[in-house]
Amino acid sequence: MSKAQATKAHILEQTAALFNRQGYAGSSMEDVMRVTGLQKGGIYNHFRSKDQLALEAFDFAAQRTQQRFMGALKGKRQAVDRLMAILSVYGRFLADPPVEGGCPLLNTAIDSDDTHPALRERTQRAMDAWRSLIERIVHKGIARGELVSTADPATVATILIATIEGGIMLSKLYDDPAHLARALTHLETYVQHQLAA
Amino acid sequence: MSKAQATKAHILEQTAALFNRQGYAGSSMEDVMRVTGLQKGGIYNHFRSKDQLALEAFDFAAQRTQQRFMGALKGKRQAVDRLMAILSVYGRFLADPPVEGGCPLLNTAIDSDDTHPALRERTQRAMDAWRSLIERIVHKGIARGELVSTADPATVATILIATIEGGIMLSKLYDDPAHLARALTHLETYVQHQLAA
DNA sequence: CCTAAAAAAGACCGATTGGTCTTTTTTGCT
DNA sequence: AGCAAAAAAGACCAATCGGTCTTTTTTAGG
Repeated sequence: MSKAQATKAHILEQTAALFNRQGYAGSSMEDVMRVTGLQKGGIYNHFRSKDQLALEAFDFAAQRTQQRFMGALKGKRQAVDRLMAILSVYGRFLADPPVEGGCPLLNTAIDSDDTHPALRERTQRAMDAWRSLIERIVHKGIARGELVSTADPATVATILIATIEGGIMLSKLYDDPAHLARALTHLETYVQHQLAA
Repeated sequence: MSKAQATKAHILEQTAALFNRQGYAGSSMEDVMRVTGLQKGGIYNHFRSKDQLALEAFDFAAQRTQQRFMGALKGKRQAVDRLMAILSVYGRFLADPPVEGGCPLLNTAIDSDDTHPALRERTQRAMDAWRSLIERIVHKGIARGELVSTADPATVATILIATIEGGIMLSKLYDDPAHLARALTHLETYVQHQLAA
C-alpha cells in the first residue's frame, strides 16, 4: 500500500469513529483535522467534500462491522448455531466495538433519516445486507428442518435487529451493558424455544 | 394563557418537531426562526440560548409522548391489559406521532449520548420514567398473581423498550410501518405467552 | 383611551463553517 | 541522486453560525 493509500485509510478510520460518535452535522472539518492530525489540504486531496468523506467513512464503518459477522459465522453451518453466532457478536460489541461510538447502522439511521438522503440510502443498503443475511439463515433452516416451518424470515430479521439495536441504544444511553445483555439473553431464548424445531 | 405564554408554547411545539427531525447540531437558529415564523428577538426573548431551547423543547416532546401512555392506561387495571395498552400506543405511533420525526427518546438518546451531557441526562430521566412505569406494572402483576413470578421487571422493561425503539428505527429508515408492526406483534405474543400467568 | 412594560423585530457582531488555491514538502521512478 | 508528480500545508474566502442590542410594536391594566 502506497503512502497516499495509507493516509486515505487513516482518514477513513478516524473519521468513521468521529462521525459515529458526534454525528455528521455535529462534526466539523476542524474536528476531522484534529482526529486525523492533518491540515485541510491533506484531507481535501483525498475527498472532494465533507459529504463524500461522510459517505466513504460510513461504508468503512459498515464494512468493518460486517466483518465481525463473517468471522463469527465461519464454520457454523446449522441455522441455530449461526443465529447464536450473530448474537454472540453483540455480546462483545460494547467492550470491543468495531467502530467507537456504538453501532454505525443505528447511529446513521437516526442521524440521516430526515436530513441526508444519500447517507440514508447507504444505511438502507447496509441494513438490507444484514437483514437478508438473517433471512437466508432462517430460510435455509426451515428447508433443512432445523427451524419450525412457521418461522417467517422477514419477521425474525426484524425482531433480532430491532431488539439488538434497541438494547445498544439503552446501554449507550445509560453507559450500562446490562440492557444489551438482557436483550441478547431474551433473543437466545427466542431462538432456542420459538425457532428451533 | 397570555399572548406571551402562547408564543412560548408555539416556539416549543415547533422547535420540538424541528430538533426531533434534524437533531440538535443539525438545526440552526435560522431553522428555528423559519419553523416558528419569528425573528431572533422574538425567540431570544423567551429562551436565553439555543441550548436552553433544546432542553425545554425535549421536555415538551417527552411530556407529550408520556401523555399518550396516560391516556391509554386510563381504566386498565390488570397487568396484561396495561402492558398491551402500552403496545397499542405504538400501533398508532407512526401514523399519528406525538411529535413529528419519530420517537424523541430514541432520537435524542442517539443524538446526545456522546456530545451533549445535559441533554443526555434529561433523556435518561425521561427513559427512567418509562422504564419504571413498566417495572411497576410487572411488579404489581406478579404480586397479584396475574404474571408469572419468574418475570423480572427490569428485564421486561428492557425487552419492551428495546424492541419497540428498534422497530421504530427500522420503520423510519425504510419508511415502512411493517417493521414496527412485526415488533409489536412479537411483543404481544411475549406478554401473552411468557409473562401472563 | 392612555401609558408603561413587555414582546418582537431586525441590524449587527465576532467566531466558525465548508471549501479553494497557491506554496511547500514528500514520494517514488529512473 | 535528480526530477517530475503527487501529497500535504496553510493562508485565505464568502457564507453561516449563535448571540447581542437598540428600536419598534404590541400587550394589558388603569
